[in-house]
Amino acid sequence: MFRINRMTDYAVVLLVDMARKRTVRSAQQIAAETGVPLPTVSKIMKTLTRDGLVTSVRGAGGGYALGREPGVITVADMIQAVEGPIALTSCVEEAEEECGIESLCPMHGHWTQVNTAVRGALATVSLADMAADQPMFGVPAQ
Amino acid sequence: MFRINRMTDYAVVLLVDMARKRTVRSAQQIAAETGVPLPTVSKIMKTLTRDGLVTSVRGAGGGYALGREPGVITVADMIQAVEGPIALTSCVEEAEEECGIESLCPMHGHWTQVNTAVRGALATVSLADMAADQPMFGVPAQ
DNA sequence: GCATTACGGACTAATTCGGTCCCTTTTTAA
DNA sequence: TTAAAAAGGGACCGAATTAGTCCGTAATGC
Ligand code: SF4
Ligand code: SF4
Repeated sequence: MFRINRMTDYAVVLLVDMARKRTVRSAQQIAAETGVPLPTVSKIMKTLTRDGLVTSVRGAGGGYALGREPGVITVADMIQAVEGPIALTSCVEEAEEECGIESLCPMHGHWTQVNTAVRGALATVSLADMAADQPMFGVPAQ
Repeated sequence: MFRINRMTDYAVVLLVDMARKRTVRSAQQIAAETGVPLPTVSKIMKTLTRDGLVTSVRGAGGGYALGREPGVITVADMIQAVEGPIALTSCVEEAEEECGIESLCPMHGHWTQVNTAVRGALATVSLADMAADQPMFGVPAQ
């Protein structure tokens, strides 16, 4: 079951919500409207802020708003903000870990090709697409 | 760190190894040549056999061999064999789980688009590509 | 009959993930 | 000036998943 983790999914939900109501709103409001529990919203917003995907306003009356136009934020950006670099295995350049059998491994480097393809696919869909009212039937995904 | 899990990675390693030496070999031999621990090889082979990606021969002198031509096995196939259906979130059709906030969620259905794009990307690379001696520089991944 | 090898599943230790909580800092408004 | 509202940062814990091992059973060849 190849899947993104739940925090990332929620992050996208929150971003879509912000993309629709383009105004500064508190974490509490956003939590109430999306159904995501408040502490979780809070945690996710912190990480999204670090990457500049959302901007924050502190103090009473503050909150969060989208940091860039929805059209220029891709799904790849969102995933990377929450999960870190997209590195399918530990032998693609972006990964920081080391692989135990790397020396014997018969396909040193080939994963990079797959990794690039996947990242490319994730970059074809923007936040604006995700926030559209209707799923886009008939639009070729690749 | 968006990544496939280790078992899947190993599965691909084993398949690449089999794609190169096209003969029936025991799990023990394969383990020795790839560096993957024997019990793990054994476990992975079981699941790959279930999906027909490899064929098995029981009894003394038996072992495993590739079930189909390397050119027609895609990375998507390999991942699905080990991890089950590719379902980035629990609201794409292939997923069997249910999502708690599905009713409130503002992007019901949009993930399917992303999911399709990713699966498409994973299907562009075949086992033959992974088993090639040199990484394919200069070949556009998408 | 015996050695070899796959098959199926149970089991456990380790790791990661999801989620909560608390305290600090900033800002607004009474 | 004070109090309330909100984000920021990080520690923390229970739950779930994963990685890896092990065992007994079934099939096959010598
Ligand atoms: S070196 Fe081989 S086994 Fe290690 S991460 Fe890369 S592909 Fe996987
Ligand atoms: S319904 Fe919404 S929150 Fe649930 S899995 Fe789908 S996108 Fe994620």
